[in-house]
Amino acid sequence: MARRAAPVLHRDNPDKEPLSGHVKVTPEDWLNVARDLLISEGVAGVKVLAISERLGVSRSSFYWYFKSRKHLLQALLDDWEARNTEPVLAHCRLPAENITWAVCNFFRCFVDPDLFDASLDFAVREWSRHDGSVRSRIDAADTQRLAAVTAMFAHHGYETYEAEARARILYFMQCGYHALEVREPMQARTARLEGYLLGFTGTEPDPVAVAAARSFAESRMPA
Amino acid sequence: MARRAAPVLHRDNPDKEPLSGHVKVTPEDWLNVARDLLISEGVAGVKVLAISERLGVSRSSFYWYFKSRKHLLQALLDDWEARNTEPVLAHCRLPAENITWAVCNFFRCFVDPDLFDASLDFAVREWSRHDGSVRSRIDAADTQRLAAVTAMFAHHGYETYEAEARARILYFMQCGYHALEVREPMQARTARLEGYLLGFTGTEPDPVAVAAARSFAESRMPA
DNA sequence: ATTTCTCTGGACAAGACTGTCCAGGATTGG
DNA sequence: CCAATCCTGGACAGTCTTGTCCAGAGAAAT
Repeated sequence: MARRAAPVLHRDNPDKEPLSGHVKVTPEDWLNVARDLLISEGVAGVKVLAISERLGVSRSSFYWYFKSRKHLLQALLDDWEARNTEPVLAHCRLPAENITWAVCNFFRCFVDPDLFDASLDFAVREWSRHDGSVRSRIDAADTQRLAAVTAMFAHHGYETYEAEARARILYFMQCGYHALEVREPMQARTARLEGYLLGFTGTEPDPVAVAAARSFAESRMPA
Repeated sequence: MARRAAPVLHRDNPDKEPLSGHVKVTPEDWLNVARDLLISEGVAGVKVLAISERLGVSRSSFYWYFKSRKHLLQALLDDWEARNTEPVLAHCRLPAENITWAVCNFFRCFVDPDLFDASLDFAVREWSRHDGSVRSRIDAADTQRLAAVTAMFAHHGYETYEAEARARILYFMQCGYHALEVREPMQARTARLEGYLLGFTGTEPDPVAVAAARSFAESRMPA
């Protein structure tokens, strides 16, 4: 499935539309541009006018597809949930011969843009800080994800208490990583370290990453 | 020094103002309310009208203190830098008999609201995602902080490479922690684990936290 | 070909926000 | 007591945004 597809303007897509004077768009087009704007400018940037301009379409036709801006935001939220939380849960349940490889699976899931859109996740997280309904949904998502990671550790023999602690450290570390790593200057400067901890090439995890995961998975917790 | 002081309305502060018809405020009052709004509603919520209403003052008098809204935001940014980055750097340079205690110092700094305002930090971080100038300033702050943590590890005998990796893991983990932990429901559910990793009471670090820090500091990294 | 249904564009109203101008109250210094 | 200065409130203009209404263009169905 092609994810994060660029917003399609039908006038630029002769296969779909004969490029007549009348420009036509789909609800998905509105949603795609809205998602891009949410990511790049935050929820405040998701304006009907801005989307319509990027779509090359009149602002008022928006209201044929969505009842109001509020309904668009609701659709955006549903879209996020389907995109980001499901893959994480699935990856945590992936069979792994030991905890090291399980942690590697987790790392890979968070690094692969096809499995997890970190920019989108943080855009929603930011949005949730100022909207109670969004907040409860992202809280639910965090709870689900943490539970999955905890189950992953528990499945490999860790006691409940330690599995929870490790899950939190792991998940928080990834969130912190994404919270900062979005910026370019630091990305360039630390590409080496990325490879150290999170670098995967092809389908097989990098040996160094495996070693890092093992170091994390096998270190002793205090009694 | 009293930090994060509640915004003072002079009309509610008879010691300072005789509660006459004319209400007077200071530039600091505008700034304090602006900071609160930045934290609670994001930079989009920092509106002149909203601040004036909370101050019980006419909107137009704002322009006597600040040239424009833009100048207020600039002041807000300066204020953040002075509040949050300095204490972290200072705490990383604190003398510690070994790396475990150094890590404890770091933990404590990020947990103590008097030393580091996590909400403010994340509000600025969020703001930076949509404003280039803010972004460069927070990038600089992150670089400084990471350098300080790296130096902390290096000072206790870690090789440059490993010191950098550990600094990043530690700092990212804290950022991830704060990125999620702001929410109440999860806070309550995980108070136990908080104590496990980050719990400090009084001036002496909790023994469990020391043990956690030791576990982190002493775990082996892969070659 | 004609009718019907989809969808778009332009005009309009209403509200929120920023920034300016200026009269004048309150306070301070002489 | 008077004058200069500090600070505030109200009015006004301009911009940006959401949402409504309706005429009518195109496409599809009959």
